[in-house]
Amino acid sequence: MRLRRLRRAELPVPSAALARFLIGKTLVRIVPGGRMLGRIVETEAYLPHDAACHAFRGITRRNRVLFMERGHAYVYFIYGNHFMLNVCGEKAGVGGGVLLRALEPLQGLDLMRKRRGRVPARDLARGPGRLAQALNVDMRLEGVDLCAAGPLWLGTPLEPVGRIGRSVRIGISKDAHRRLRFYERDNAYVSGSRALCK
DNA sequence: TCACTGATCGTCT
DNA sequence: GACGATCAGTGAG
Repeated sequence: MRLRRLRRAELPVPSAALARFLIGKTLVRIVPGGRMLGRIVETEAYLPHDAACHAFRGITRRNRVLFMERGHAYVYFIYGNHFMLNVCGEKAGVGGGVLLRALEPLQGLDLMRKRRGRVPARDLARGPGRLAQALNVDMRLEGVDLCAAGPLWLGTPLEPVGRIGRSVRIGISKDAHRRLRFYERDNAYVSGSRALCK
């Protein structure tokens, strides 16, 4: 399977559909030292009118990028040490997106370890904070178009996609019952406890 | 394989 | 001034 960038028109609306669509797709990060590439194996959707979504209370300085046209990168900083990488998932002005929670590293593992240290491949990008650290994602990448040539973009699958599972989202307190987390079943690079992988 | 804890800081109330 | 879409470390079972 040959790698090419995803076109914006290919991205389904709304964000819940996009979250499922992105499982098995690739994420490519270009840095001066080379290229990092991984399969997206776990995502979560954050919808408009969803109390857990940063867009819920309207536009603020922090979340304004989340209101961009789908396919742009929304990055935020949390818990004092972690960056989270999201893909905007709605029409411009609406506000909603997809959190990228885990990656199966395929290329550039040595570059990821420069950031993550000497950890097993399984732990390089298992979890949203680790994913961002491995790919050297921070606020500088906010607003980047993931459907255009640049430092970070979304690509077509390089391998077939397995069965997709679904569960409640991890680590949130508001609207916690919604089953908006998607993941590739039986994939060792997915985060979360066993109970969430049924 | 859980459960719990501290670290750490930008953003919004 | 409180809180959060997390992680690494520790300790118990």
